[in-house]
Amino acid sequence: MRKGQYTMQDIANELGISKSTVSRALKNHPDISQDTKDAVHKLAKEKDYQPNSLALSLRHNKSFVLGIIVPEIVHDFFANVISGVQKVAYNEGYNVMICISNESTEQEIVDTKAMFSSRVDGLLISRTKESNDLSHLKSIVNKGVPLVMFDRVSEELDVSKVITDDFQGAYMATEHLIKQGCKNIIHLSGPDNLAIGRDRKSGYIAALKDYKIAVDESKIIPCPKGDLEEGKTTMFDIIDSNTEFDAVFANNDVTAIGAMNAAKEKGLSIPNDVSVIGFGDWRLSQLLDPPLSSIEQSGVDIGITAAKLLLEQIRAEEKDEDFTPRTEVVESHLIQRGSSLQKK
Amino acid sequence: MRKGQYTMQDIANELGISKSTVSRALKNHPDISQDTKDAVHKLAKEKDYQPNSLALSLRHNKSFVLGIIVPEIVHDFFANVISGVQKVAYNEGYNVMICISNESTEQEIVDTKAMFSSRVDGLLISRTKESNDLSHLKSIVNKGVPLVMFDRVSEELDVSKVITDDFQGAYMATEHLIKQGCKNIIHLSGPDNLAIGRDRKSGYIAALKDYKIAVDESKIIPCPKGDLEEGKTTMFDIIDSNTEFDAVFANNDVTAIGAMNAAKEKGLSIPNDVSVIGFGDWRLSQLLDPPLSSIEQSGVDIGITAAKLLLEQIRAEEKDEDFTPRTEVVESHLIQRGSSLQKK
DNA sequence: GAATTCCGCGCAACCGATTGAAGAAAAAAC
DNA sequence: GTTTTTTCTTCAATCGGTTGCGCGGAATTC
Repeated sequence: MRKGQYTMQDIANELGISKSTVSRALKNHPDISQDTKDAVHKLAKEKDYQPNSLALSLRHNKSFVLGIIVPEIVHDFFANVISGVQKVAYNEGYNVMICISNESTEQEIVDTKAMFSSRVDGLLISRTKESNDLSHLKSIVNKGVPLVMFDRVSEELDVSKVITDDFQGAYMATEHLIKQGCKNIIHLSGPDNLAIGRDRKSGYIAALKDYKIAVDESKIIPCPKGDLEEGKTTMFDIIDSNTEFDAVFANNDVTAIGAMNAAKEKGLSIPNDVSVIGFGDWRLSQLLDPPLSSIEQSGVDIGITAAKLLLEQIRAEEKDEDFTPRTEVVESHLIQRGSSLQKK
Repeated sequence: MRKGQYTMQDIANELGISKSTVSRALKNHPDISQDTKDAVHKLAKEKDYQPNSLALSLRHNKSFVLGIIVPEIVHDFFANVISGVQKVAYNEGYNVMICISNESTEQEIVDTKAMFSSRVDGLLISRTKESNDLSHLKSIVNKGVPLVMFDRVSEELDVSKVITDDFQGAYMATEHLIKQGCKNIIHLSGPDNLAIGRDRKSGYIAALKDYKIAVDESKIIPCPKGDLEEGKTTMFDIIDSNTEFDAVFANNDVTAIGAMNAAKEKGLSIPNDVSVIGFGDWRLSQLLDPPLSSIEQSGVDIGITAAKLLLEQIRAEEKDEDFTPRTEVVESHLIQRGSSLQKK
């Protein structure tokens, strides 16, 4: 590439015409004679001419690239979102540039700047758990880049958002446990600086209230990291502290699995001694023993919805139309499996 | 972005100087007076000036973007590879553009062209299982784009490659089963058009031969798709056909899990009636019941190695140095777990 | 035969940066 | 006071395309 880039100018030279004529010929502009068009198309095919989209992007101030920043990629949910986004992007002629913030705000800032520098036409982001700093996002919005947040969103920013119905999902999970006969439901809650953490907690609390079960703050235990290890150690602590409980509703599946593993190691039977339900329905959850109940949030759907929303805004702004950001809620579903069923 | 892009020209206008001076001032060129530099830097920071990398790329014929094409993304292995690539790319100031071929050759061709059009500085690819068509890859190599293939490689192409030691891994897996007392080991093999499929099969055969066990071609059953469903139905077929067997070595973990599920449904106990081992060590495998033995191939390491190899080539060619493609082999490791241990 | 229309194509500016070379102004040397 | 040197800045070309405008010649019209 460095040296041997075949350009329109090269075609023009070979045919003894100007590059403007080549440009028009390639796009079948009516001004150009059929003979010239044929010659240009023939040579272009022969030399396998590929236009330089950098030049196009620069000229048109439009890159046909959507940026997406996710906290992790080795993660079913985010991987699914990405594949949903890709699907929509492909169909609309866009490419996707992905950055992984690794749950680091610092990295997220670098990524955001890089995305802006390469002039993505729009940006999709799910924030890190780490922080509340929004200045980099405000800045990119101010520069006029359409932004859509998904899953981990922030109320402070007036942009489009795509979320799972976390409250409803958590409510369903809790209600399900109650209906299975559980009375003492522990909630391993997520990070408080993210709406998804707060909403799930609220759903849990609402369900308890609706079923006239007292809400015991000491049964809401924060697991902000949300990894296997944290789920496990937290569960050990709970068991060792002799807290009374017969069920666990975890903020995500991995935490739930950690808790399940800990309970099993302590000789508790699932679901007889303790029912467990997670959130997110990871692909692996159905393969566990017992298979883990969960709230399904379709990453693919979220990705598709977010990408469509973003494209809608991009197009509106290209036509100088007004666009009012909106929030779309993707439904979540209760998936009942062995880890929470048939409580005696 | 469409309208309000703040450029060097804007800085120049505001300060009443030329844009060349601005350019030099921003990179602390010694020709520029300290006063001018200060003024430019101050204004640039004030307006949050971000250079347009499209313009830079066009000028320098260098985009600082690495392309990567993977067949799937909702897949621990590929997700890990991507995160390994990202890690290296970040440190070296490159961005990563990802395409997902969805196991379709057609899509792979489109992706390759798109990557070339956006003038990636180099391309990483793991091919689809589907086909043997290499023309699009040959074409991009001819155009001078450094290419590194990983995992699913092709011998026909003289480019750098990064692979797992598939033969050795399969040998270890088979040997392990033999040492656990298995005599009738079925191999659910991968696609024959990919080296990884053939090498794993060869490793299996070699181990059998070394341990003086007759190789029975009817015990090598192709599972080219390599998904859960295929593993399951294939296993049902095997059981129903009354083939004699006491172990299964599958080409990948998902196939192994499918086989395990089928065996369990048919009332077989694992590992007592049938030992199972997979390949790839997916994150979920250790969470199964029983946990699945597997051959670990570190996606992250493969990604890191591949990205480094690619950057090495990119840099060599930038300096007009010769670069001879080479193949690097990332070691694989036997992970012994419950699905294959303690055979009586 | 002169005026008009139309067709096919080229010129040159533009997108936002970089960069070699030339130029202008100030400082130093004679 | 003139020449030389130094210091700082601008000019203009370049990367690879796109696009408004204009130009020359042939065809058409009167």
